[in-house]
Amino acid sequence: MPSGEYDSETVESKWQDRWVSEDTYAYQGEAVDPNTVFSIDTPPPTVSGSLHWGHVYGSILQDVVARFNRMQGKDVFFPFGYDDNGIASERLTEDELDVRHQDFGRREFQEMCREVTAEYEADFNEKMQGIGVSIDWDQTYQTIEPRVQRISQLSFIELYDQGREYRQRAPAIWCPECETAISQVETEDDEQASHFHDIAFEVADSDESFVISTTRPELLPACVAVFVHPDDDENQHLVGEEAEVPLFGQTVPILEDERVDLETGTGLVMCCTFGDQTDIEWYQAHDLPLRIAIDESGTMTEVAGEYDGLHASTEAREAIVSDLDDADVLLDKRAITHTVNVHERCGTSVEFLVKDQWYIKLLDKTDEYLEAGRQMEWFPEKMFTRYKNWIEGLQWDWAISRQRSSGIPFPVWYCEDCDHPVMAEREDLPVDPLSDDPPVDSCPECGHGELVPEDDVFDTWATSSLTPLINAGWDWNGEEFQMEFPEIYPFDMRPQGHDIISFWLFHTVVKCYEHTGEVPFDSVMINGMVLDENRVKMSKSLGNIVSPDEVMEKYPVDAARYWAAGSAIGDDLPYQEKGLVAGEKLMRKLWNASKLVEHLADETPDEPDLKPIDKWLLAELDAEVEFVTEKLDNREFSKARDSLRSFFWHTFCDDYLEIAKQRLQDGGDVSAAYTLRTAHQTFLKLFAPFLAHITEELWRDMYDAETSVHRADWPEPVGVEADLEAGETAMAVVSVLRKYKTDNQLSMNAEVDTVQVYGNIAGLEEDISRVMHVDTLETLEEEPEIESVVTGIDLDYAQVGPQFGSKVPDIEAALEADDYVIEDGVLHAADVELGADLFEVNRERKYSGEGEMLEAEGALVIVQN
RNA sequence: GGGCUCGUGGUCUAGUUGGUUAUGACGCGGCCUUUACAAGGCCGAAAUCGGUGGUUCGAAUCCGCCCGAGCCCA
Repeated sequence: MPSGEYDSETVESKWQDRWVSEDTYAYQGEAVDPNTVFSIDTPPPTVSGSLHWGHVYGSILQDVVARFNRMQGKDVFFPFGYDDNGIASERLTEDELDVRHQDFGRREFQEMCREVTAEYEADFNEKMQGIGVSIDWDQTYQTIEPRVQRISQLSFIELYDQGREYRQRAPAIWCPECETAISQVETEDDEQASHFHDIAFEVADSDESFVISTTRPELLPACVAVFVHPDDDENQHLVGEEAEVPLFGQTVPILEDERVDLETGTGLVMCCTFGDQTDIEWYQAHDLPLRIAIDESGTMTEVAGEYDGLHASTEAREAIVSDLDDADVLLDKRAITHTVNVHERCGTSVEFLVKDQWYIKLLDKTDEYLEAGRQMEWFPEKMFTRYKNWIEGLQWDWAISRQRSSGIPFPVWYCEDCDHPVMAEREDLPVDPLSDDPPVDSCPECGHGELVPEDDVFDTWATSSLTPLINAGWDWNGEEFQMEFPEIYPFDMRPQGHDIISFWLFHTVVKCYEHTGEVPFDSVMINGMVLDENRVKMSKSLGNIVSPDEVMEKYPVDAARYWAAGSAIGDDLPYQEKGLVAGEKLMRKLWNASKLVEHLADETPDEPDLKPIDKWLLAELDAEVEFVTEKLDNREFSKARDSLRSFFWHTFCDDYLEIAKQRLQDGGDVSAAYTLRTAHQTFLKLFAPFLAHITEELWRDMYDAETSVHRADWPEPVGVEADLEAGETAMAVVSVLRKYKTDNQLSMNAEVDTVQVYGNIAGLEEDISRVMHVDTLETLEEEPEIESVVTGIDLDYAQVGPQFGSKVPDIEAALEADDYVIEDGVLHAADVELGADLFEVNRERKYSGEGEMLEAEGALVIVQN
């Protein structure tokens, strides 16, 4: 039996170990009926460091849903994966081993990545088990593992065969430091010091000249046009002319475009291929030629003439500026600060390069993808707006090529002669074209004998958008695609942080939808960010990071789980130590109450004829069961948690248990014993999804040593009929008697001579008198003699408002001035009549008899002491 | 700059199909050794619902503007 104080440290790790070793949360996989399965597609965390509060928070919310559904009899599929083929893992490896990926071959560097990530993953596994998440540890994957590589490459080939992918030479955002293309989401803005250079340009075949301000004079050789804003009257006459680029001599057209920023520089701007995003737009919109002056490593090309081979942003810039000055065309140079696009990982300014890239088509089917989003149930509903806005604002297809050392290779070769792509055979996957042979000896298109391997790898998202298929065991069997666990797809729930709805969730919906023709998720659960105590996002630079490890050393895991469950779905949640303290207090209360229950009744008797007070408690509990179930169904964690806590603490412990205690101590009351244990058992189940460890300890100790509470049946209302009004009134009478004792500085077990009650407390008289130590308790048939003074009239505005509209202020004024009469239950005021159901008379009651009169909700109580 | 979300006692929070006494917790003050729990119980004080203007008989709730915070995108 539970005794002493609850020892969370020992108990929690004991159950965590047993849950894993006994496969408590294993997916049974026997049910083929999707309706009895509850499957969760957990987004695999990036392996880039240690566990943070975002992981803890998100995982616990998922776990509450998993446990709730498991107890409702569902076969829960709760897998776990690691996204360890991305650039974040490469960076981690470089930092950890103090190496540069450029210094190793692809295979070699990948091996290093696996060693480093394996260590982090082992540590992470332990941490996840340490927060008691009911993951099935037999259902795990890494996005770098061969099985996943195969799925990823199958997906690529399948989409290509469907005509959903194409290869195009297009500008890509390029990091010259990392020497890879990166996606836009991997860039961030940075304020940097720079210089504006005012450079004189000659108009061709004319004496005229104009000035252009630029921060990047090294791009002069890449200049392909000069732009003027249509509203720029001063320079309008230049449009249609040609300009001569100083030093490099190429002639470029002067064009008009409204994307020119009139605020900055001289209003004239040069377009280079490519200096920034606008250059790309101009290049495409005006069909301009390409002049590539900077290569992959940020070095000038032969287009730059004598500057060929110089480092662009340093050596070449310096040399060009100096030569411009010598040529007397550098009119001014002044320091400024401006915002530049840098790679978020290394802080290097990005370049734009033209590369062959693979794309997945999105723009032609945005309506379908929007409809797919609509078909999912969103928790909370409002988050669908983000998905919708994202799709409606899409302007580009999805670039999936990355030029990186590690990652999953494109399973494709190209004809050296005609560039025709040759896909790998599906049965050969996974392949690495750099080391594996192509499936054909010569180009099927032109017969040329040399095939060149693709050396790009997939963008991480191209793989992490396949997690539903990875989990379901999607594969090609030689004839068709099939799934190992078809019953789990589509998944019942996809959890996702609100910051990455637009790419992770969206990309996953797109790819799975294209592969299966089905929306991959029935529902989406969005979680917020964990903020610090002051509601500011935790970040290294602010130094406000609280590590979960430190906190877990100090507090029980269940306390952290209690805190995490205190959130409204989708909202950000501030880390609050108070929240954990509150959880600890609840655990202590639960523990102590359990000790008392066990002490008062050490086994559950058969159901006897129940006494009114017991019926009342069980009926109230029925309502609570219904409420908590409904809230958890709607992912309203905080409401479920708070309501349950409050009902357990106040109604059960403070009200009912105090009464039951007396009855059982005075003599074996079977009705009380039965009710106490039945209710207690129900509480353990209801608390189990939140306080996973302490409920398990109590459950095994008190009710079932063999089977986990997490495998028990979720409670259902038992349908007890009770006089709820009498119960509520009785509790109000107890409460008013407590107040009487408090006001009179009496202890709670002080004796009271006589109490008279006017109100419905049918069948509960003895319970009241016993718990409040009342010697004689009488119920009054008639209202005690009181003088009542009318103190005012309360209007029922919900009815009076609509009926009387602008007359309401007049009525109120009349009531205020005592200018009204009530005749036959009808109120006459301000020339209108209000029926009895529209108002209530407020009275102050004065009791002049013996004793003191107290007013309780639903009863009048007279105390003689 | 654009979109979305949020702003309620000292702190965190419930409450948004408009209805007049705004929920609970933490903290605070007072009282009570009731043998499960004093890390408990009972009682109490504490909020012009971010600001402002409007719609309405009536606004925390609906609308406009402003301020502040967060996320995403330029």
